[in-house]
Amino acid sequence: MTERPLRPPMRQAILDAAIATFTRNPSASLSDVAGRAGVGRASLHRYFPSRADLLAAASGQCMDEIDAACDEALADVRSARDRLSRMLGAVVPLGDRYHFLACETVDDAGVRGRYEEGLQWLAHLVDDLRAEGVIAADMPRSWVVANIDAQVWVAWSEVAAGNLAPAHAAGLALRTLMEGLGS
Amino acid sequence: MTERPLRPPMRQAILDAAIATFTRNPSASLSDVAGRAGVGRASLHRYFPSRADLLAAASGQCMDEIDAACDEALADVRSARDRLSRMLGAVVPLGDRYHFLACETVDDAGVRGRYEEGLQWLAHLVDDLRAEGVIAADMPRSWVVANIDAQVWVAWSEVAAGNLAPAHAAGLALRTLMEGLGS
DNA sequence: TTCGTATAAGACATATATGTCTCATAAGAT
DNA sequence: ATCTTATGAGACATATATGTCTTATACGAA
Repeated sequence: MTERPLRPPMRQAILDAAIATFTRNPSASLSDVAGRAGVGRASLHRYFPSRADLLAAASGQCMDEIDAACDEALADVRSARDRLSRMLGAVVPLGDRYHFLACETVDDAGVRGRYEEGLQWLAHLVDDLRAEGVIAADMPRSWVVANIDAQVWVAWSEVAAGNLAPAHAAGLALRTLMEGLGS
Repeated sequence: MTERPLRPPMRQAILDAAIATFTRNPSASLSDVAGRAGVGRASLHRYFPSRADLLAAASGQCMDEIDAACDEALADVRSARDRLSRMLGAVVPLGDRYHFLACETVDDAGVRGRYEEGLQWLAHLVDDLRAEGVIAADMPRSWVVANIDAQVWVAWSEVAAGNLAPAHAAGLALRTLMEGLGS
């Protein structure tokens, strides 16, 4: 039988099911989530009293995973170009998490704050890319930010559709961005 | 008072309100739609018996508008590059319509059919672009299609956010695509 | 074994969305 | 003026989602 060191935390199973379910259908019911998690609806409410609680926790979970992946990928990377490359390689396989954050409109203060943080990090990266001269000076910053965002989405879509391997998709996204936004 | 040649068709007002409402919130209620249209909820049901009917009609409306804009923009255009340029110029200002079609999952046979038609048209355009040598041969066709789709979305987002004028955004999208997917 | 806890299943109440219906009114046509 | 029609407002029934509660059961610990 499969290896399960201690009891597999049900809370985690519910969160995973919520992310998978709401990514496909943002208006799915809690019954759908509980069913996918193999859990009773009442048990779900024991861990997450309301739908809003579940959404906020799932958002936090996605941010945790993305942050962890980026932190590891970005350790001691100097150039902005490499940072973009590493970031794409880390985030594209987590595209469903990324998509979830974009779809769900969570009105939790903590979630909002961390989302803004991420946008600021991206804006900073764009400034560094421009300083390095790898993107054209006449490209508006918001245009570049939106394009990076879109490439993550496109790359993950292609991976999810089975058209490309994650590493290949991340590479194509980097290339498309560097050429498309370059001098 | 404002000029109204005949009676302004209420059906059209409801459709416009539905597109605007559901684009912002796909799970909005019919009361929201009726309210935005300045119409009683019962009147809405008189024109569109069920929610599904309204969704299907709104999708058809969006497709009609996009088709009309493209047909006019693409009249006697020869090169694939110019067709892409004209298409972007025509579709970007209709980005909310485009977005609506992407968001709403309508299970109407006619709508499905026309959607597939559009995808085939796009695939054909990509093949022509490749034949003209304006996009790299090693870019998967699905990658190029997804990128064109994404650029429409990015350009319209920037327009909707007030960051760019429609023509400017369409130009940036074309440039980003041609450079990003080029040799 | 016995006890305590976590869970599943389901009943229950409530809220909201949906679709149908009636009725009074306003606008337009005759 | 009278009639017709479209509309708005609201009542009504139904369906679904949500959140709370109770109860029986299964699992683990003592």
